[in-house]
This record gives sequence, structure tokens and C-alpha cells, in this order.
Amino acid sequence: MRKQKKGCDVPDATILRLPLYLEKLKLLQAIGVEDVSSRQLAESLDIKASQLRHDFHYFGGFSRPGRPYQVAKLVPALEKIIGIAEPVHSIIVGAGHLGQALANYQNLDVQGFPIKGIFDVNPKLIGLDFRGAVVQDMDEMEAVIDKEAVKIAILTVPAVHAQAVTDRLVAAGIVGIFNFAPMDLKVPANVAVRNERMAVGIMSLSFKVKCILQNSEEKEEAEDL
Amino acid sequence: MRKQKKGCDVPDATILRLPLYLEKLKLLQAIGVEDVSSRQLAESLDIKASQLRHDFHYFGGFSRPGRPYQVAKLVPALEKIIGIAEPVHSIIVGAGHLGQALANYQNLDVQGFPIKGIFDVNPKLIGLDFRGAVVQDMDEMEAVIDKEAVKIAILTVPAVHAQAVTDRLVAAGIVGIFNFAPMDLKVPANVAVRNERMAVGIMSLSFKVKCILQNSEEKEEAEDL
DNA sequence: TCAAAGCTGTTAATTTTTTGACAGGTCGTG
DNA sequence: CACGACCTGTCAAAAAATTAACAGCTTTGA
Repeated sequence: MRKQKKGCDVPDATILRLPLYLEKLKLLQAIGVEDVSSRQLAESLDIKASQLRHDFHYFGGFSRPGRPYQVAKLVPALEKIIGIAEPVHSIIVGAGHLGQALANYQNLDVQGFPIKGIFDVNPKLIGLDFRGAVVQDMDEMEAVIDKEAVKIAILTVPAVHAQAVTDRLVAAGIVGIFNFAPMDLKVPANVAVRNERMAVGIMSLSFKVKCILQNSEEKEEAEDL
Repeated sequence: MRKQKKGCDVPDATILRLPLYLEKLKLLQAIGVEDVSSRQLAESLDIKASQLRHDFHYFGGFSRPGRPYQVAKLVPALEKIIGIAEPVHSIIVGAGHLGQALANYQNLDVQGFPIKGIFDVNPKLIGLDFRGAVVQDMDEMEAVIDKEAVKIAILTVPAVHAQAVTDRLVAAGIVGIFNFAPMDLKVPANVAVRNERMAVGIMSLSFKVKCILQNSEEKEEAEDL
């Protein structure tokens, strides 16, 4: 028996580029482009063509030598690889400001992640309607996960409750957690977690801002001589 | 003249870990821990101690051989490196659901990024108050950036307007843009952009979910034999 | 028909990042 | 004091990712 199913032993860096490829390809498709070469696609994403071909090679390639990629074939192929050929039923846990914002963010649906429920413990929030999804009591969560075959949970609860909620989600059969709480979650090996840490993002930006400001100061000093 | 100011020529992967170090250290500080060894800190973050020391080495090291790190010294040192020793004045551009959620997310202030203004073109949103910050007309933006010496803009406008707004921000002297629009922004070399793409995050999660489900299916089949 | 231009899949070379190893320094204890 | 346990800074080795190179296929146009 092989360790991993075909096409699953792929570096993280490549996985993170797949959505970018798909996004750009959908854009091309929308404006009627039929064919696209690795160079065209790569340049529009500011990466090297060889890297794109190398990435695709993990999945066996999507064309044959001599012919550019066909957008109409590439889009569904990537969707299948990413796992969104069929809609991936999802829920939002935590209906605070961020949870509400995400519930209102219709793109999630469009991208293949229909929101099958929003849950919170706060009675004041229960019943609020976001684009058709009504906030329910957290007690209903397990039932909805089961009934709707929910696979992914978007976690926007306060950090202190994140682990407890996670344990419930895992027990209920959730396979992927998109975690917005600034906290490392403990999960079994057969559950995937993706941390979305705002703080990391803005701090890494701050680092670069600091460097830019330092450099420009230095430059000014040099000019003052 | 050297190419880059000291401590700015650091790999991205290291930069992305600095906020994690800082976060964990603040946590330790809060519970009264005074000293921490590279191994303790690294293990709590699920990385290798040698990597942590290697990361710190880019900045000259924060202790001396034989002595563990002192939390009280490390925290301000990292804050200085990241560039948040002094508050980094920031604004939010786009007061839609996501902009509102971020405005309500007090952590930004706490982490060193006080929000000096929220801007939108929609008259219905202007005047809304989020934790003391009132939504203003986009016409006021440049004036506020100038007056408050704003360095970072958090961009939550629709993708179609993102580039136009970016051009205005750059012209007004913004140095860093935290971009939530699903779009690549064109900026001059002396402006830093950090893209926060929800779609990339949830799709990379989806990929792993797909692999987990495939593997478990395979396992079940094997057991059925 | 032939050459030129352009393309992919694939492998090799290069670069970058991570990990390991270790020379010394420090501390607590007997 | 001497020993063992533990520590950091540093550099070398290993692993991983990116980039380059190229064989061979396809189309176009003279």
C-alpha cells in the first residue's frame, strides 16, 4: 500500500499556488481566452514559467508538448485537484464581527464553499440572517454537520473557547478547520487545520515597512552630504 | 554603501515566524515566566530549536552562550525588529462587512496598529462609529494620512476599485498595504504589499481535506478485504 | 517541404531553507 | 573546586524549493 493517495504528496508552496492559478484562469475564461501558455500564465502571476510547469508536473501535466494549456480543460482539472469539483459544505462557528463579515462574503459560496450554518452561543445573535443563513444555537451544530455532511468549519470564536469548540467539531466529523483564532489548535492527524493569523500578516508587513523607512532615511542622509 | 539596512536582508520564512515568537513570548510574560530556552520556545511552537536560534542569529542573537533568553528583554527586542516599538498608525479603507469586522477587532490596536481612520465612499456608512473610529468620506483620506503620519493602510474595498485606491494611497505616502482584495496590486518598489487571500487559505485547506478523505476511503476499502 | 518560433514535460543545476553538530560559556550541587 | 546538565552562537550538512536547460512535439508561413 502506498503512503499517500496519488497527487497528495505535494509541497505546501505548490499547494498555495494552485488557488492563484485557478483564480487567474477563471479570469481568463471570463474574458473568453481559450488557450494560455505557461509563460503567459506565469508572467501574469509574477512567477517563473518553469515553476508553473514544475507545479503542474506533480499532477501529471495538463497538456502535451508543443500545445499550450486549454483554459476550459485546466479550470475543472484544478478544481478537481483542489477538491472543489463538488461544493464543499461548510459552517461558520462564531457569529461575532468576523463571523458575520465572512457570512456576508458571498465569494465563499462562489468559490465552492457553501455555508450550511452559522453558530454562536450568544442568544442576542441567534436568529440573525446573513444572506439566507440564520445564526443558530451552538447546540444545533452537531446535528447540522451530520445532516448536511459538512466537511469544513470556519472558526471565529474567541481564543479561549477555540480548543473546546475544536474538540466538538472533530468529534462531529469535521475534516478541515479554517482557524481565525490566534491560537494553535490540537487536532488528530486526520484533521487539517489552516491558521489565518491577521497578526502575523500585519506584523510581517510592518517589518518590511520599517526596512523601507530605514532605507529611505539612509538615502536622504546620503543625499544631504 | 550597503544594499540593505542591517537586519533587513532576512528570508521571508523567518519574517513570518517573528510574530509567532513574539506572540508566544507575550503569553509567557503574562503568566510570569522570566527565562525561556530556545528548546522550550521552539517546542511550544512546534519547530526545531536550531531553527529558532538560526532565525535569531540574523539579528545578532539575544543572549550569550550558556544563558537562556530573558523574556523581558526578548519581547521589546522583537518588537523593535518587527517595527512596532512605536505604534504604527494605520487606516482601514473600505467600511464594508470586512472593514467593519477589522475595525471592531481590538487586537489590531493592542498589537501596535492603532486605527486612525476608516474610509468609504458609501454615504450610508459615513458617520458609523466603530470603537471610537468614525467612518469618513474617502475625500478626507489624504488629509488624515498626512496629519496622523499614517504608514499602513488596510485595504478592504471591492477588487475593481483596489488599484485606483492603491494609487491614491501610494501618492499620499502610505508605505505598507495590507490587501484583502483578491487582486494583485501594482505599487512602486518602496511600498510593501501583503496579500491576505481568504480564497487561497480555504482552498489550500480544501486540498488537504480532499487528501484526508481519499486516504480514509482507501483505508476502509483495505479493511473490507 | 522545410525552417523558425513556440510550446510542454522532464530532468539537472542552482539556490534557499532547514536541520544537525559542536565549541565554548553558565549554573547548581556535592 | 569539579562535574554534569544545560545553554547559546555559529557553521557545516542535509533537505527542499526554485530556476534553468533541453529533448521532442506542434503550428505557421514562405
